[in-house]
Amino acid sequence: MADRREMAVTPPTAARGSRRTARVSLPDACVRALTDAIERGIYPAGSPLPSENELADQLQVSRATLREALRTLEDRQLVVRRHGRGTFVSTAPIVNDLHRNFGITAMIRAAGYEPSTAGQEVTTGPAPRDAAERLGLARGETVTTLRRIRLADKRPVVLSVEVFPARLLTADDLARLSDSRQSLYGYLYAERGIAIHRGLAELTPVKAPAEIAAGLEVVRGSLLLCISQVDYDDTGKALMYSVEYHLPDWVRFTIERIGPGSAADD
Amino acid sequence: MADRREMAVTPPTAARGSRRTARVSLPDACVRALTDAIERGIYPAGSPLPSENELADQLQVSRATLREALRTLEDRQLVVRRHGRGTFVSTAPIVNDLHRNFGITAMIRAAGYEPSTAGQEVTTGPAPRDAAERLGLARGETVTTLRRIRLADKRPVVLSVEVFPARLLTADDLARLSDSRQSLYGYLYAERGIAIHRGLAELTPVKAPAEIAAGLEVVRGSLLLCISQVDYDDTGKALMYSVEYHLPDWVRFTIERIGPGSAADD
DNA sequence: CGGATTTAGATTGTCAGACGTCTGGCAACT
DNA sequence: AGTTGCCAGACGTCTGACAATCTAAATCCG
Repeated sequence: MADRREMAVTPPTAARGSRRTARVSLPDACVRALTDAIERGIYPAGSPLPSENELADQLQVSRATLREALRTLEDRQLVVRRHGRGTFVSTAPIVNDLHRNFGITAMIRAAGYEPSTAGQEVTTGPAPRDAAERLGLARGETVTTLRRIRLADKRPVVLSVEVFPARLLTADDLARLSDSRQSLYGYLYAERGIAIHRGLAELTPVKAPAEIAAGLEVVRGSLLLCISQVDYDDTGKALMYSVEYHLPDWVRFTIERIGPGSAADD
Repeated sequence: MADRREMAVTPPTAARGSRRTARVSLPDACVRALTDAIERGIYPAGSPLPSENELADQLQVSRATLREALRTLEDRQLVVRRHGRGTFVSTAPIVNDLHRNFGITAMIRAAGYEPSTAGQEVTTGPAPRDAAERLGLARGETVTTLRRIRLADKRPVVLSVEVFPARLLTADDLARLSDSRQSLYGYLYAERGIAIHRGLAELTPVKAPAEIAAGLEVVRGSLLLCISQVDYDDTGKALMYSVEYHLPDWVRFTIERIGPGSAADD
């Protein structure tokens, strides 16, 4: 009898979080718990999840509630459900679906390269116009900026700039973070109780300006794909603004598209 | 007493489609029906949907099943659910989420321009290598190719090439289609019982080659965003392959990103 | 013994009904 | 007028049951 409730989701009434935990629905809590478990490798790719009855029992929710969560996981293609057989962790070659908001390191690793970082610079100062606007900050508010070059097998492939309101993350935090080998997401959640919920990314093709070309070791004017993104928490508050300049050929940028809008095209 | 069941979803057993309709789950059928109704404007943005009980009644499914569908719609941000009040059609400015697989025409219209088409060419012949590979066809199998230039307020913004297996869609079909003012998706569904379920798109920045530059009326070597996509039905069979060359500045290419992978970044 | 068939069990899909909680409006009371 | 209490309607969750599907063991038959 393996100790259950090891994974139990917050009971309906008891909000153990301090202030106002902006209570999240039970299915959403299950989605979090299961996503987490899958990504931690507790349920490896291709393996079956426990049956719905067992899972509902472990998470201490009803089967209907659990099924809502599973539906979301299925929509996100994290699991596959087979009638009469069970629910399985997806083995789909998660090529690189931009719809999933994973970090560059994970992206490099998923592509089969060894990730590393170079030329890291942390600066603190007043927010530049674009960042302030996208983060919803007053002009001149202090932000922490992290500029890095990401390498795949020692080859520069991405130049990234990440901007945080200083009140969320200071240069000190970043120093502590790079020591602790923790994920940025994990750090924000553990230390600040802040969870990134979604992001809105914008894609544009650009020609490399001189400074960026130098960092990526390509000639000026080379083709790059620029991904600028704002991340939000579950209340819709902007947490982080980032700009990434990607070499176009080191990985395939793919998107799973759902739909169609059936009344859509001409 | 407004006649209900006007919207009823396929009853569990009766598969009215001919061969094997590759039966789709009831929640998915509800998703389709509701998405359709919303996009047809039956439920305008901001308006409340009928209550879950009513909807379940109209669609002739249980409330649990309906709720699974609503959950998917909520995940896709088509509706917003408010405890104690109701479910409302999302008013969010659906900027242009690449995650949603709507056609170029809808995209242009959503951006506030008047869509039109120019330079349409339909050809029939053996599949070129890339198309055959992506559609899973034998080398040399016949395909129908549709090449168009899309205009927003009379300005060329996209050059698109769409390739279909001739057994699915012939040049005649396309001619009939452009007469009937019907959607391509709608035509496939109505005439062939085929529903496009999802697509996988790949994005690459490119410099315009001469021929494409001419079509889009830009200078050779201009920056373009190339979106090449394969669309699949719900069994995973490839139906259509398309390549679109977009001017980078006529609209913002955005993606809603979910997650994060909590154990993701470095 | 070997192969085909049947059967039992496990698991997901769907349903019907019930109760809790939240919201907003209206009436009664201060 | 302002507050309070009540109530109807809506979503959130739970329970138990049955149907459909798949696997694999058990059975039957040649």
